[in-house]
Amino acid sequence: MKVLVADDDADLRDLIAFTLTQSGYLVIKAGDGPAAVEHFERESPDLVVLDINMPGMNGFQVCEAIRRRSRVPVMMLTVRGEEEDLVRALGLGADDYLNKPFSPRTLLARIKALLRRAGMENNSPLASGRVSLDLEEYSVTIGAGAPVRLTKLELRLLQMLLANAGHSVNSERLLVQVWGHRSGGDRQLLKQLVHRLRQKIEIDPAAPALLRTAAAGYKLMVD
Amino acid sequence: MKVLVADDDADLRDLIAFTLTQSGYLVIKAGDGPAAVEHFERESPDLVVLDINMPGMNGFQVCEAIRRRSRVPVMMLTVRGEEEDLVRALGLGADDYLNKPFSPRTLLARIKALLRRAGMENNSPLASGRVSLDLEEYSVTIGAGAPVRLTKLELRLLQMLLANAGHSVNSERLLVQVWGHRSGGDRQLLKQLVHRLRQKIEIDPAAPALLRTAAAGYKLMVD
DNA sequence: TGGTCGTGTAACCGGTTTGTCACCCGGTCC
DNA sequence: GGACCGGGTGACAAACCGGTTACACGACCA
Repeated sequence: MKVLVADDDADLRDLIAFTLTQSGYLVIKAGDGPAAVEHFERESPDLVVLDINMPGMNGFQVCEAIRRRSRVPVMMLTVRGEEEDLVRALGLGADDYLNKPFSPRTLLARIKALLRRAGMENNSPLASGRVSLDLEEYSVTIGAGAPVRLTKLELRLLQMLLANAGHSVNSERLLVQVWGHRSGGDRQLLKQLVHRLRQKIEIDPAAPALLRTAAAGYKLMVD
Repeated sequence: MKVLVADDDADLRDLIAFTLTQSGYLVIKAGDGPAAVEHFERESPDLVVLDINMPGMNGFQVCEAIRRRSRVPVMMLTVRGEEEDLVRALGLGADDYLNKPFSPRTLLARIKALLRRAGMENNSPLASGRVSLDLEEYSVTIGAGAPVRLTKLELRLLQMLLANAGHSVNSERLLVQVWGHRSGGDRQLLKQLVHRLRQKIEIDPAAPALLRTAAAGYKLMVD
């Protein structure tokens, strides 16, 4: 379940991202409006959390842009008391709103409610084919095998690959998703992580059947 | 993927055409309404970009004419603030609009979104005639043959040629597209790349049937 | 205090890809 | 004929890439 979080306040953004990640969501972050739209296009998330005040392009504009393309649930973050903002947001097609400040727990509850309403509820372990991930237990189960414990990074890598099961995922994107930024050069990190993960989950790590090298990245074979 | 661009402003038209060509689209240009309709009939493009203000026959009329024949995605170019234009365009069956001025990147994103919505995603096999390219797998398939693996550069070259299938593409443009700049003198690179690609995809590399040498460049025969 | 674990970094290997050079050939122009 | 030009070819070296081993470092815990 992918969630796009757009907010120019880095602290708040990270808090939200942290909360959601903890609960097993895959989070994509954007620091301003244009970045939000761009990430939206590229990642097609299942839900969007939008702050109204953002430089470049405010939340209304982003919401409008998103609504022009999709009916994905959108949650707006508003400042208490700005009633007209609220009205405007809902008019533009936002599905819910949250007054700042809010508690992580509230955010989570509202997001779950939104997803349920959208019929995308999915609190069972993230799974595809014979691979299933247990985010609570930090473990993965392949077919009928025993669950294998994973580290934080391994889990995130697998989560990304699983979200695009069967399709190759660009190294660059994996770097961004797993480590959070890093420009080029850090291929080594990814190389290592893949290597360590293969040692854990492949029957023959020298001839990977699950986590395959693909053009410009890696992909997870789930069949 | 063919795109018809109709705008009476030659500079803007060329800018759009350039942007799209860079991204691998085949662009057909029209400078006024009647030409747009004519080209539309002849080329049956996959998407149309229409300026509203055009001499002879304005964008609305062209849009109407197109809608009478086809449901191809249409994107209108509007002037910011002319709300009634916008309403009218969408009423006539346009699928999206863009306020001038806009950035090439935005245009590209919106066009991709439109194509995606229309279910013509070009991310999956890019194809023309008997040649089809798989960007994810880095491979090309000719007719009923087995897929042939390509390197990054070979893929880019083929992608460019495929986007202009049947038409000769200037060496200079290929150099820019594949290597991203480099002044002159680098003909040798292209020569070598073509040579290597021919070894891979031609039945008789000495007598190329697919990747032919053409005036000032190369072209891909797809029939 | 010492061990284990997770992570980051460096170095090496073997294979592939790419850049470069030297040379061939056929056509053209003087 | 001979110089020149532009594309095609073969050969080789440099760069790159993924996989792998080894090691360093900090966190954590007994």
